[in-house]
Amino acid sequence: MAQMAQIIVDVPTMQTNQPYTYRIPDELTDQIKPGMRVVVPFGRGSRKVQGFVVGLDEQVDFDGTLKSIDSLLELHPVLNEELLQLAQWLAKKTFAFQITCMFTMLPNVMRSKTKRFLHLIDEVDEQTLFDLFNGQNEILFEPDQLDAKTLSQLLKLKREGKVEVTYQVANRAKAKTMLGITPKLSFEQYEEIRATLPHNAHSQNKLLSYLQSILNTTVKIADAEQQSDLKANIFTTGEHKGWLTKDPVEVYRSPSSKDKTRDHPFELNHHQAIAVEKISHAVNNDQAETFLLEGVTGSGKTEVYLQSIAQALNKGKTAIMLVPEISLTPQMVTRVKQRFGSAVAVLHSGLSNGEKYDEWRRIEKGEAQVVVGARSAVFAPLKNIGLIIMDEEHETSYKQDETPRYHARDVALWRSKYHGAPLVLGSATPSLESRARAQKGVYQQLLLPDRINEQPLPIVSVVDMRKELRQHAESNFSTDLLDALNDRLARGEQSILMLNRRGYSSFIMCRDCGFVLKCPNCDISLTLHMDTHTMKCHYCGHEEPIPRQCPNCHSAKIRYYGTGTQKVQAELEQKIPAANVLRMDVDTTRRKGMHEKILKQFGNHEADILLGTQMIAKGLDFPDVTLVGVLNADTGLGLPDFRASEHTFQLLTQVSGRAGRADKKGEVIVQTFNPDHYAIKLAQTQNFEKFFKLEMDLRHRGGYPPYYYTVQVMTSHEKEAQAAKKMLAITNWLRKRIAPDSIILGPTPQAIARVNRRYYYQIVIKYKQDQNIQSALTEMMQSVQKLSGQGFQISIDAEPQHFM
DNA sequence: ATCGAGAAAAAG
DNA sequence: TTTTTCTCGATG
Repeated sequence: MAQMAQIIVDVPTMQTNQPYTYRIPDELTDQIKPGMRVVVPFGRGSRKVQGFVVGLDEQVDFDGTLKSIDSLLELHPVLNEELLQLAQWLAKKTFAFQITCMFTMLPNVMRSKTKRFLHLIDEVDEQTLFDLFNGQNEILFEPDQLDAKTLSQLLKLKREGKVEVTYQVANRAKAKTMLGITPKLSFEQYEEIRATLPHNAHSQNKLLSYLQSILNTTVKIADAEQQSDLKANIFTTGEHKGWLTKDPVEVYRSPSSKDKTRDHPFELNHHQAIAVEKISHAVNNDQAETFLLEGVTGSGKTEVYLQSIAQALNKGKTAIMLVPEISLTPQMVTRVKQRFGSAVAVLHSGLSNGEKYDEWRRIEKGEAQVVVGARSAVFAPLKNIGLIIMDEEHETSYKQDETPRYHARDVALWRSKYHGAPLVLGSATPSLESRARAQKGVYQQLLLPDRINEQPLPIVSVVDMRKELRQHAESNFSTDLLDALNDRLARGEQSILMLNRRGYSSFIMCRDCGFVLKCPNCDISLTLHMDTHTMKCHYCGHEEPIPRQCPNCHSAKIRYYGTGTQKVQAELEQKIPAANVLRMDVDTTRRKGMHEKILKQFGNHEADILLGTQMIAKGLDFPDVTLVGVLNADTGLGLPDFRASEHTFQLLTQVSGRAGRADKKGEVIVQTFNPDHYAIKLAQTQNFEKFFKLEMDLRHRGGYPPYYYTVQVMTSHEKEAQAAKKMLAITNWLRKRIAPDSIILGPTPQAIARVNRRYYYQIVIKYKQDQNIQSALTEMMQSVQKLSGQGFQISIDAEPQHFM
């Protein structure tokens, strides 16, 4: 019988990133299992913290006095054997703490914080009692909320032993309950009661019959009302008469759609059929094979996904389908739900914490076999996974940009191996990394070269904005684009306009002295917001009024440069007054559900033109859109990022696919100042193959991924010199430990050197084969631990998405 | 000696 | 992350 438990505690530091041994109290033996959340006393003050049981022991291999587990937070483990292993692997791989990884895999509500209370245990004078304790003998203790004087008084009382601190770990993971009714008696007993009823007691009679029909079950009152056609008050009568009991039943907050319509698998074309066949074969034979499904927009990838999932379900297995958050639209969700009905659980950022928890529980209990969701859905607690799908696998949102900095693709690969389940990576424009692996035969390539319905790809024309500018006054719209927009308006068709915001901002600059208004906290220019009439910093949220004159030379010629969606909208309304324009950007979609609402309005033809940022590029499917305009295709190209071309190519290809998906022919107009750039020219013809070859060649010559692995190490400090100095010291330290043919770039200040009053310096390590990297970096994280007290922050990002 | 602030160390 | 302990200068 296990007497001890190994526990990872919720103290995210390097030195506590290991299991601690605790004694299992007698009353909890048999109940404690690995993967459970528990409350344990930790540290000198034995404050209570949350922890995860990761193992059980019969004897102690620790020579010190053990503390005991305080209590359980659940009766069942929340992490199974697989997820516990995954957490460990993830922690190692991303240089994150195990506890951080564990919380990342679970719904937010399980991250409970410890509350502290101050308890009076001795007499104090009236004044103190009143001032500090508000006349009560227990108060919530939040040191950072209190001023220094009160705090020192309290600490003094504590030293004198007059107050003590107590702890409470609040469990926020609560299932929502509603009242239900349960019959208390047997069929015969109800029959006897019925005989004694007065003749006019119709409702009671009806209730008795109803109770007889639901013997030994519990039914929610709301449902019971419907089923029996009775009013709620009669159940209360029934309770008083002892016929039934009212008890709380757990319900799911998840808004399961009422739409019960189901669709059927579509007939597949030749290439789709081959893809489904190969994937199904791997599903049937438990092969952890990775497929790269390449197909232009509109080639029917989704149908391949759905039929492959159906195959996994047939085999009694489960499936995960990952999509970028942005394409997790109602259209998309409906499609999956119509195919698989209540077997589907959806996880996305639009759900409240409670709703996410409920969806998670449905998955965990095995009530849902198909999980659709964004990045974190890759951790869905499904058992017996038969297939994992990752749509738009090149999307950067699959990489988390805070710790643990994991890439969902890597996690998917890991789980695919664990379960012996195939992984399908789908995209029209795969990441170079994945495409290169397919080339090498590590992944199996599946091609969908044809658009379904054999529609031609839209005609893409590129407008040279340099020429435009020479001919007309400065404008966001070329003559071609304006003509095309007017044309659609006349025909009652719709248009989509995309403003590429990547690497772009509408900043304000003085035309006389060149002064640019910047954030006082961060080294980046402030962005103009016309709706609030302020200048805002997009990094720290700093806000200030729009200047009337240049703060530097007092000239009045301080003007806006660059373009925001609002400005474009204003120009559009002036140039085409008859058009109805819907704007979709971070500002108009901040409120929950606005994203969907705008799309729905556009789908209902409430507007002629949808104007937005990148978020409109993906996953939408409006049959009446026949024109897509890209206002500024090249702003991303100017970024100091070796992936700039790749991202531009992907974005343009994606957005072009939005035009003319139904029976109407589509047209795409791309405005650019770099009409000869290869990324733009090749996107014009959707020539991924050629782009791949060219870009791979460039990466090869530059020594970039996928030819090299990369790791970014960042250091920050409030003082610039400190950050630079420490980064240099770390660089020298690392250089001695890594392989001689590994390359360190830097140290350099980051592109935005100062954010939130901190300075950032970084290095990038490039390597091909290096046995020492992992251990060197782990050792580094351990030894720099003590620096955090001196105001340093150090982080590691393996395979970063953006650098330089 | 005593206090208090701040750094350092330890956490089963 | 939080708590206790250590250290050190200021204070009486």
